[in-house]
Amino acid sequence: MADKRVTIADVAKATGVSPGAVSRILNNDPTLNVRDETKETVRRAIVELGYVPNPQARGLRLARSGSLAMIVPEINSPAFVAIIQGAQRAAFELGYSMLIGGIGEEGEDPNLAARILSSNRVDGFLISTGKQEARQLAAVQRLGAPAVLVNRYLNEQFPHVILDDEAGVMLAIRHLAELGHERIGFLGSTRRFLGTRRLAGFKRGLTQCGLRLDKRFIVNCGYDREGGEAGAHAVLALADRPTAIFATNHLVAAGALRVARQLGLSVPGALSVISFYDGPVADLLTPAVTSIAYPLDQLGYDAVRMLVRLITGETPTAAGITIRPTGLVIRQSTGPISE
Amino acid sequence: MADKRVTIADVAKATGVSPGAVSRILNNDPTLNVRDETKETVRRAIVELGYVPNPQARGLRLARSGSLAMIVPEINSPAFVAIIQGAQRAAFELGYSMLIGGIGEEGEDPNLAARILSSNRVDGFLISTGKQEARQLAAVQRLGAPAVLVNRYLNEQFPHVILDDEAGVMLAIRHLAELGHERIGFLGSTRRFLGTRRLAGFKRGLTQCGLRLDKRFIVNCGYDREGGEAGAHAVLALADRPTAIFATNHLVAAGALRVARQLGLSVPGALSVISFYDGPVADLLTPAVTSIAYPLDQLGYDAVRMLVRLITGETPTAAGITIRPTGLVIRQSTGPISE
DNA sequence: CTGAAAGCGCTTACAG
DNA sequence: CTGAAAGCGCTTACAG
Repeated sequence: MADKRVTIADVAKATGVSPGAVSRILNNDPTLNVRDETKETVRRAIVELGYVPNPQARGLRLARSGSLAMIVPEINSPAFVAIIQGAQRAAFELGYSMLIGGIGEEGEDPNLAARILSSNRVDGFLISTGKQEARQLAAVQRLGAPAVLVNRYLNEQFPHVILDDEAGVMLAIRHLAELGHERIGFLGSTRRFLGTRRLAGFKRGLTQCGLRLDKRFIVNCGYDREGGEAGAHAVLALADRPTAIFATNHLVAAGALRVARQLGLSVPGALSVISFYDGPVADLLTPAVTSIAYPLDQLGYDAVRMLVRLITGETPTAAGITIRPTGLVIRQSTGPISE
Repeated sequence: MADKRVTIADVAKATGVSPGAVSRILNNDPTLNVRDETKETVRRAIVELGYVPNPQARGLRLARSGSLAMIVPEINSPAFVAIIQGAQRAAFELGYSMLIGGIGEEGEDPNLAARILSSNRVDGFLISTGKQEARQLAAVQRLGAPAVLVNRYLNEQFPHVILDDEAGVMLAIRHLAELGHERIGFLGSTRRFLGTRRLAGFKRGLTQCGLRLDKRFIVNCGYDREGGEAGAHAVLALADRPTAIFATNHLVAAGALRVARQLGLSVPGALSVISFYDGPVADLLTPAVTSIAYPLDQLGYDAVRMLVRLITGETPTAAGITIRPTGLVIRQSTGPISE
C-alpha cells in the first residue's frame, strides 16, 4: 500500500488532463488558463488518489535539495532545543528537511558550512555560531549561500532573527527594582553583540527605574557556569555588594547561585538572581530561577521561513526580525531583601 | 563557483569513459570489469573535478529519499540532545539527512510517523516514543516501514538500540554500598520495559553487595520532577527511611533533592542521591548529582547505522544492540552518612 | 564484457 | 491558449 506511489501521471490519467497541466495547477501557475471546473476536478483527484509530489524529482528539476542546515554551537545554552524545535516545525511545514551540524563537535570547524554545502545536499543555512563567532560568520559570508543568522548578528543587511534583548532585560530590571533592589549586578558580555544589547537594556532599565549605574557591578564573563562563578565572585566581594544579579543565561545563573551558597548568602533573602532565557533548566536550579521568557521556538520558526524566502527568491521580508519577550517567569530566586 | 555543478557526465568526458562506467566505479559494482588503471584515472578525476554525486538524482532513480525521521518525545529527558547529536553525525556520514519530529508537540500524535511517511520524504524511522508508548509503537509496527527503536523496546525481533540498564544500575548500587549505605530507595518505573530492567539491576546490585531488598523502598513514579518529589516523599516518610536513593533520571533526581531540602535532610550528609544518565544537567543541580554515564551519542549513532542497513537491505546486524555504561561520574550528591 | 539507452517524477520553454 | 516533449543527474537492465 505504501509502495504504490501515486505520481502526477496517475492524476493526469484519472482526470484526462496532461501531466504538465496538473503540475501547473499544483503550483498555481498564473499563465495557465483552464476552467475552474477542471482545476476543481484535478484537486479532488489529488486528494482522492492521495497524490503527494515527489520532492526529489522536484528538487532535481529545480536544482534544489529541499533541505536546510542548521549550524549550532555546542549546546551549552539550553535555549537551542526550543530554537531547533521551532525550526524543524517550519521546515516540515514548508516541505524542507533539516540537517543539524556542529552540535558538540570538538573544536568548531569554521569550514563546517562549506563542507556541508559541497556535499550537495543543502539549499541554505541557519547559523548560530559558538566560540569562533567572528571567523565562522566570515566563513559563512564568503560562501555566498543563502543564510540566516539565528540569535546572532553581523550587520543590518545580513539576514538575522534575534531577540529583543533590550526589552527583556528592562523587564528584569524593573522586576528587581519593584522588589526594592537598588544595587544590581550584570554578569554577561560587554563585547559580543548580543551582550551589548543586553547591557544596553540593563542601563536603560536602571535609568528608567531611577537607579544609579555602578560600573563595578558590570562584569564581562564567560557564558558558562565557570564564567558565572567568576563574575559572581567579582561583584559579591565588594563591600557594598549588589543585592541582585542579572545573569545572561542559566549556566551563568547556576554559577552565581553556587557562589552565593558558598558565601552563605541566601537566595533570595540576601541576593536575588534573575536570568535571561526561560526554559526547563530554570526550574531545576536551586532555587528555581526567575527568568525572561521569549518564544524561542518562534525564533527558529521565523528564521526558517526567512531562509526559505531567500532561497526561493520570494519577495524578501525585512533583513531582520526581532522577537519580543513574552514576560517574566517569576520563580523563587527573586524577592525583597529580608536579611 | 558553487554554481558550477560537476556531474557524472563531466567526469566521463574528462576520462573518456562512459557515464555508466563512472557510476559503476563509484558504486564498486562487482560485475564491472575494467582495468585498475582506468579506475584509478576516474577516481583521480573525481577528486580533481570535485565531483560529488547528486543525492536527489540518485534518490529519484533508486526510489529513496535519503532522509530519516527521528520521532522523539517531549524533551523532558536531557538525554535526547546527546542521542540526537550522535544520530545526526551518523546520518551525515552515511549521506542521509534527518528530520526530527514530535519534539514538544502538544499531545503526541500516534500517527505522526504515518503522516511523515506519507509526505514522501523519509526512508525510515528512529523511534523514541514518549507518553503514549504502547499506541505509538503499535502505530509504527503497522506502518511496515523500516524502523529502529531508540532507547525503547518492543520485542527481541523488532530492531532496537538500548542501554545496558542493568549493568549501569549495578554500578550505582555498588558505589552506594561502598559508601556504607544499606537502605537504598528506587525511584523509577516498575512497569515500563526499561524501568524493569533498571529495577532488575537494582535488585541484582543489592544481592551482589549482600544487601537486603525492602519492597517499601521501591516506588513506581512519574519520570518528571513531580514524580521524583512524590516518590521521595513516599520513601522518606518511612521511619527507617533509606539513606540513599537511586533516581531513574535527572528530573526525578531533582525532585528528590528538592524534597530532601524541604525535609531538612542534607545531601549527601543525611541522604545520597544517584541518577541514571549523565549529562549537562547533572552538574547544575544542587548538589551536583553523581550519575551513571553512557555514551548516549553512540546510542543515536548506532541506531542510525542499523536503520540504514535495514533500508538498504545490507546484511542485517543483530536486531538489538546494547550500549554499556562507561562508568560513574561521581559528584557531590553521594557520600558516606555523616549525620 | 561493455556502452548506449531508458527511465525515475517532476517542471517549463516551446511548438503548434 | 495548451499539450507534448525535453531534460534535471543518476543507475542498471539490456542489446550488441
